[in-house]
Amino acid sequence: MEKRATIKDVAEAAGVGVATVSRVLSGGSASPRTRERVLAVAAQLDYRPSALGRNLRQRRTGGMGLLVPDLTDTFHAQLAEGVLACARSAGEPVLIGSTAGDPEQEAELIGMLLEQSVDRLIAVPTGDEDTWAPALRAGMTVVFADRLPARPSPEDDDPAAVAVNDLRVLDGLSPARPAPVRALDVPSVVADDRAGIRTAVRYLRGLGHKRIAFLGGPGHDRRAAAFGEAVGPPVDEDLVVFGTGSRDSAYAAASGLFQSRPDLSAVVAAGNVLGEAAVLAARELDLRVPRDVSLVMYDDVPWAELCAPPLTVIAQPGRDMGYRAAELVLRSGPRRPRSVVLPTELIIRGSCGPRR
Amino acid sequence: MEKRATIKDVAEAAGVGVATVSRVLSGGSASPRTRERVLAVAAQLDYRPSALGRNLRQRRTGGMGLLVPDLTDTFHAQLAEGVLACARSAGEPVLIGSTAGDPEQEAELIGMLLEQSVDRLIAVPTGDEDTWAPALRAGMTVVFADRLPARPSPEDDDPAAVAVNDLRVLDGLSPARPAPVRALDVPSVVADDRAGIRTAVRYLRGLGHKRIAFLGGPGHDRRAAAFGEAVGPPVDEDLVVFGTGSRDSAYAAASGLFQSRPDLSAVVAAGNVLGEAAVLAARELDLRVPRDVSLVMYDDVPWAELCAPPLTVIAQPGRDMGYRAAELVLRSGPRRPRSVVLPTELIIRGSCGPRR
DNA sequence: AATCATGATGGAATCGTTTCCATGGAGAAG
DNA sequence: CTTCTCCATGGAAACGATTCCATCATGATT
Repeated sequence: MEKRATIKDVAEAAGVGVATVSRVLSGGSASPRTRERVLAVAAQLDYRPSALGRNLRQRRTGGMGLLVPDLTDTFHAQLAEGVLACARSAGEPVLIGSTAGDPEQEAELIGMLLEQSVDRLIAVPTGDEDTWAPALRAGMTVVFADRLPARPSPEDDDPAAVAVNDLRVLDGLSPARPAPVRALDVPSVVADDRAGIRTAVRYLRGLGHKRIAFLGGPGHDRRAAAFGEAVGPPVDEDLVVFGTGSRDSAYAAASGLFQSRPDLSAVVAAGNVLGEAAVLAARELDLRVPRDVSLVMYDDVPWAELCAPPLTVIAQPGRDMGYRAAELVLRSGPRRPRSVVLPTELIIRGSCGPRR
Repeated sequence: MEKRATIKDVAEAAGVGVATVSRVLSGGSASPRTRERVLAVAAQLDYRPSALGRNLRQRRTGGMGLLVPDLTDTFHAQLAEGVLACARSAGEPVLIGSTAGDPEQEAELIGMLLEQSVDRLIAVPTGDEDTWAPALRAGMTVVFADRLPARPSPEDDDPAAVAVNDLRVLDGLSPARPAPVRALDVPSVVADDRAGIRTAVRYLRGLGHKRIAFLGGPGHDRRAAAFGEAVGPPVDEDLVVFGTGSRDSAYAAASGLFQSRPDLSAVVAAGNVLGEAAVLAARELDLRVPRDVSLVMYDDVPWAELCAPPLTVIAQPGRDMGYRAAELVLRSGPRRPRSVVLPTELIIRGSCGPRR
C-alpha cells in the first residue's frame, strides 16, 4: 500500500510552485518549458490529482447522482446503462440510489446526495413535487427521466401549516418559508406517452376491442391520463387499476382486474413489471393470450420476445433516454431545453388478437 | 438557493468551539448541557455536516464502489439491488460503474474510483488479476462477487518486461516493482457453481442426455471448469463455447453451437443473457425446446417463468449475494471470512425433456 | 532610454471537517 | 489545604486541491 503523490510532491520535484502545477494540469497558461517538465514529473510520480481536495475547494462533488425506483425493472436498468455510458465517456462518477418506489427513501437519498454535495441529479421520480423541493432549493441541477413528479398533495397548503411556519420564522431560527418550487421548471427526458398509448389503443380498437383496461404503477399518471384520453369519455374507472410498485402488488392488481372484470378483452400494461404480472395472472386464471385477452406492454425488453406468446410492446428508447438525460445534466447551460420528448414505437408481436 | 450552515455557524450560534460541535455530532464526550444546546442549535439551523470536509480530512471517501459488467443482465441488476439495499440501511453512498465486460473500461473505472479516494469496492470482475493489482496495491478493500478474476496472462512475467521495470527502479523515479498481489487473498461472495452445475448435469444425464453443451460468457471459467468436471473426461471441447459478453455475441455463439453440433441434445447456459440467446437461436433454427433440445439456464430471473416453455434454471441468490458483499466490504475487520459461498438451487420448469 | 503592457510564476488564502494538544476547572485523594 | 487526576473545552493544524493577487521578467512602444 503506497501513498499517492500530492500536488506538492510534484511541485517540489519539478522545482516549481503548486499553483503552476495546478495550472498546467488544468489547462491554464504556462510556458512550454515549464509545462513539459511538470507533465514529465507528474507522469514519473504517477500523480493523479485527488478529487477530495478539488471538491472541497470548489464546494461541489463532481459527477452526478442517479435515482431509480428499481434496477431489476429492465427498463430502469436500460436507462441506467445509458446514464453510465455518458458519464463514463465524460470521465464522471455516478452515485446511484434505488428508491424502491418509496417517496420516503427517495427523500433520504436526496438528503444523502446533498450531504455529499452532489449538485447534478438524474431521477426517475417517485415522490411528488414536495419531495423534490429540497433538492431544487439547494440549487441542484435536476433532470427527470421517464416521468415527472406528481403535484403535491394539497394538505401542505393547509392554513394551519402556514401558521406554524410563520411562527417559526418569527422565532428567527428557522429559514423563511420557501418559495414554491415548480418541478415544471425542471428539464426532463420522457417518452411521448400520449402518442404511445394512443397508438396502442387505436391498434386494439382496430382489432375490435371495446373494453380495454389499463394496468399502471406508481408514476404512471401521465400514461393513465393518456389512456383516458385515447379511449375517450366516458372512461370506465374500474378498468383503470394501479399496483404500488412491487412485483407482488402488480400481480395482485392484474389478478384482481381479471377477476373483477371478466368482460375485458384487452389490457395495456404501463410498464414491463406490470406486463410480466399480467402474463402471470392471466396464466393463473387460465386466460389465454391473445385468444382470451390481448396484451400490450410498455417497454421493449429483451425477454418480451421470449414470452409465450411474444409480447406486443410500446417500445421506448431507455438507453437513449438515460444518455440524453446525462448529457442534459452535464451541460447545464442556461439555454438548456426545457424537456426532451423521445418517440415510442409500437412493435407488434403475438400478444394481441381480434376480440373473441 | 440558500447556502448551507457550516460547523462554524453552529459553533458560533451555540457559543462553543467547532471542536466541541464536531465531538457532539460524532458521538465524542461532552457535557450533557453542551450536547443538548449544540444539538438544538444544529437542528434549528438545519445543519448537515458536509461530506467534503470530512472526506478530505480523513483522506478517504465514504461509501463504496460497485462495478458490474452490465445492468441489463437481470442477475447483475439483482446483485446491485442487494448492494444498494445494504448501503442504504448503512446510510452509505454507492458509486457505480458498468464495465461492459471490457477489462480496459474496468481498469479506467478503477482508476476513477482511486481518484475519488473510494477505498471500498464490490466488483463482478471482468479483467484478470493484473487489472486488479492497482486497486489492491492502493489498499482498497475489495470484495469480489459472483466471480473471481482470472489468472493473469503470462506475458507480464516476460523477462524483458522485468528488465524494463528494473531500469525504471534504478532511475529512481518509478515506484519499486510491486509485489505480486494475489486476487486469491481477496474476500468474495460467490454461488456454489460446482454444485449448481453438477446438479444440472446430473439432472440432464438422468433424462438420458449424453451430448451436453456448455454456453458461457466472460468470467464463466469456474462454471466451465465445473462443467468439465461434471461431465467427466473426456470433455468434448467443441461442446464448450463462449460468447464475449454482448447479447449479439451470445446469440452468435449459441447459433454457431447449434449449427456445428446438431447432435447435441442439451445445453447448459452459464448466465441469463446466454440462456436468452440460446432460446432465440434455437427458435430461429426451428429447434424446439425441450423436444429437440433441453436447456438449463443459470440465474433465476422473473422472466424465466414467462418463457415458452418456462425455463428450468439454476437459481442463485443474486440479491443476497449483493447484500452480503456489501456487508463484507463495510465490516472490513481482520477476522473477515475469506469468502462466502451461497447455495444454488435447481428449479425445474419446462425446458428440459427426455432425449429424443 | 524610460515606461508600459503582457504573461509566467509562486505564496498564501480558502474550502469544512476532524483531531491533536494545551488549558482550565472541578472533584477526589492525600 | 494541597496535589493529583480526569474531563470538558477550544484553538489551531492538518487534509489536497484551486485561485486570488502580487511580483518579476521580458519585450514592445514612445
